[in-house]
Amino acid sequence: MDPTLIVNHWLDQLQSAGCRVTAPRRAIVELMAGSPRALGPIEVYDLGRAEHPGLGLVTVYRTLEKLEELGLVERVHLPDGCHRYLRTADGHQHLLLCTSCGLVQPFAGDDLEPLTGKVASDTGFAINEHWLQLFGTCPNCRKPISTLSES
Amino acid sequence: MDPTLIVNHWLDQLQSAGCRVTAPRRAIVELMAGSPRALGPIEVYDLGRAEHPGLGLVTVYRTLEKLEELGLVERVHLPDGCHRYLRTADGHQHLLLCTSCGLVQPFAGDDLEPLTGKVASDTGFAINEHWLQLFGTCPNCRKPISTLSES
DNA sequence: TCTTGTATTGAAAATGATTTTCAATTACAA
DNA sequence: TTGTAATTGAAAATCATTTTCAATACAAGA
Repeated sequence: MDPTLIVNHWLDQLQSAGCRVTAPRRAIVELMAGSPRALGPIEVYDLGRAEHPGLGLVTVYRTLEKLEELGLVERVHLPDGCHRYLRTADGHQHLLLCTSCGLVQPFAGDDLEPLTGKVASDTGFAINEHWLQLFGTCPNCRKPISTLSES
Repeated sequence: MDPTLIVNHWLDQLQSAGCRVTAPRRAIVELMAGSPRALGPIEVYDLGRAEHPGLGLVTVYRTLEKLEELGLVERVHLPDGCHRYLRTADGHQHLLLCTSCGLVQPFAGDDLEPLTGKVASDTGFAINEHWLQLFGTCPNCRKPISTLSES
């Protein structure tokens, strides 16, 4: 899909949810919708100010939270305990994440339903969430001297 | 294995690693080795002071870190972003975690090697870690009015 | 057993991430 | 165009975690 169309779709979603479309939100939406990387709040803040200099970090947090509620981005957990935000992939996908730059490769992994179903009945737990995530270093970051590129 | 033996084993491990066996450490080791639940630092702090009243939160953090280095406990991530610590299960196990009380049911899930191998060669990533975790509510916490029991 | 050096401790302060508060601003419906 | 409620950014508050540091206590050696 055309990047501009995606951005407009996200902004429409915001508006449908009763939110106003503002310059800070537009800047954040453009960033998040356009990045194949999972970005941390500070990263969004820094990149976002290129587009909208007055952008505040608080607004970044608030907007990311709203986008997550709408299912447009998801919050991903990293091994070091930090969080990043990622545009949601189509369909349910599992994630392979570069711990260096945050680049994400969604992959269609095993269907976990049979497994969760079995474990649920074995243990009596009500299972409501699962994580299948792989972590590693992407080809670009594996190069000794590499230049990160945003695409 | 007898609980006391496990505790002694952990203390031996600490000593072998050049650490001194102290009262605060003993209290924390007894807690962690004996709990089937994943405990947060504050929880360890509160429970630990029952045994060793002078225990400080800083010591809790430091001891948990050391136990993790020795592979005796592992740090688990929860959906809400908090962390808990859990005695390490025998063999490589995946975790089913109660988000209410932290009770953990390790389960022998699929062997992920074939999957990670395929994804690695498909993407060019060097994969070095994976998470397969299920979250839910344990039988005890599903009861409307339940009393948490530590066993 | 006593001594001594060093690892360990807990309190306080520092840090880093995230949230709350609040007065000023701004989108947008009427 | 205007009124109003949503939104903003700064500052302060909060929460988890780490660092600093002087006092203490383990355990190796005399």
